Amino acid sequence: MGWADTAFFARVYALVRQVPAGRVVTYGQIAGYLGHPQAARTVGWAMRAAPDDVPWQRVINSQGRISATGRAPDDAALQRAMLESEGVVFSRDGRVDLRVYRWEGFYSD
DNA sequence: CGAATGACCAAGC
DNA sequence: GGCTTGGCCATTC
Repeated sequence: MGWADTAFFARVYALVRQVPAGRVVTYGQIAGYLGHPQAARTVGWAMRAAPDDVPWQRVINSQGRISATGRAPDDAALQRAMLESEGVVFSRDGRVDLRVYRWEGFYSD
């Protein structure tokens, strides 16, 4: 497979794999941890081509919402369903409380 | 190699 | 709180 073979994408995937079920992280959070706080868009690009062993559903935007820009509605709905099945609770307006579910285990703690 | 493309984000209204 | 704007960056064409 030609896609997802780059070093940057590989690092993104390595981090996402560390996120446990029932927790979430943001695109910007991952970008920042990789040393490029403003490469969040690239992280989104990586998620678009994520291999099957990457829990891409646990990556959401900084507002705690499922990103749906230029994406099939079904895909976004699936992401929410997968998270809910892991125990993540969405508010009435479809948002996740990052103060509760954000995972920061990468940083020593 | 220059230009276009996003599953983004922070700041400003 | 929501909507708009400008900027960022790796990947693609």
